[in-house]
Amino acid sequence: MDRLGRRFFEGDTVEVSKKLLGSVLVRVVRGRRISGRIVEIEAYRGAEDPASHAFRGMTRRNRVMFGEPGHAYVYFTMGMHWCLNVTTEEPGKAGAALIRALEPLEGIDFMMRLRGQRRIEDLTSGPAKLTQALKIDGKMNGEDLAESHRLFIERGQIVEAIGVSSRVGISRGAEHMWRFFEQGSGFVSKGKPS
DNA sequence: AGCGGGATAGTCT
DNA sequence: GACTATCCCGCTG
Repeated sequence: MDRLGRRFFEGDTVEVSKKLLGSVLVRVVRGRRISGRIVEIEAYRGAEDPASHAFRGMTRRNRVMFGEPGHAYVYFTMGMHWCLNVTTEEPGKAGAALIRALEPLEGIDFMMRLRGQRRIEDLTSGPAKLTQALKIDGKMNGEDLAESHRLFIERGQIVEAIGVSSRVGISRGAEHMWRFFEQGSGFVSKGKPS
C-alpha cells in the first residue's frame, strides 16, 4: 500500500536518492511478496557526472536513464552480476539511483534459497546480492515502477541517522559525496568508498 | 578483521 | 584491447 508514484522520482537525482532511503522495494514472484527496506543508495547524474553510465551520452545500454523517471535501469556488470537503479529527473535528462543494500522484510526464506546463504546479513547487503535475492535481472530493465505489479516501491519507515560518503568502486567523480546509508544498520554493504 | 586475487562477459575506445 | 557502479574464497596474523 502507499506505492510511490511518478512524481516521487521526477526530481534532482541526489535529492531523490536521499528520499528513497527507508522506502520499501517490493518484488512479487508467483503472487508472493519479497521485500526489503532501502538502507544504502547512490546517486548517478548524467552529463556532468563522469562516474555515470550516461556521461558520454545515450547508448543502447543506458537509454532508460534518459527516459521517464521511476523506471528500473538494470545493467550487467563484472561478467556475472546485475545491478538495479531507479531512474530520476524529467524525461530526456539522465539520472539514476543505484540501490546498494536492503534490510530484508518479507520473503526471507525465498531470498535464502536464491542466495544460497542463511545469514540474514548476507542476503541483500550489496547491489548484486539484492538483485539475486529478489530475482531481478536484465529482463526487468525498463520496468515501470509506478505501474508494474511485479516490481515497485512503497513508502517506508523514515531513516533517522543518514550517513554520507563517496561512492563505492568508482575512480572518476569520487569527490562527490553521493552515497547515502542508514548509520548503524547491519545490512549496509561492506564495499569501501573510494 | 583485513587483504589479494580470480571468475567472467558486455560495453565502449 | 581495456575497463568495469561486484562477490566470494582463501590466506594471514
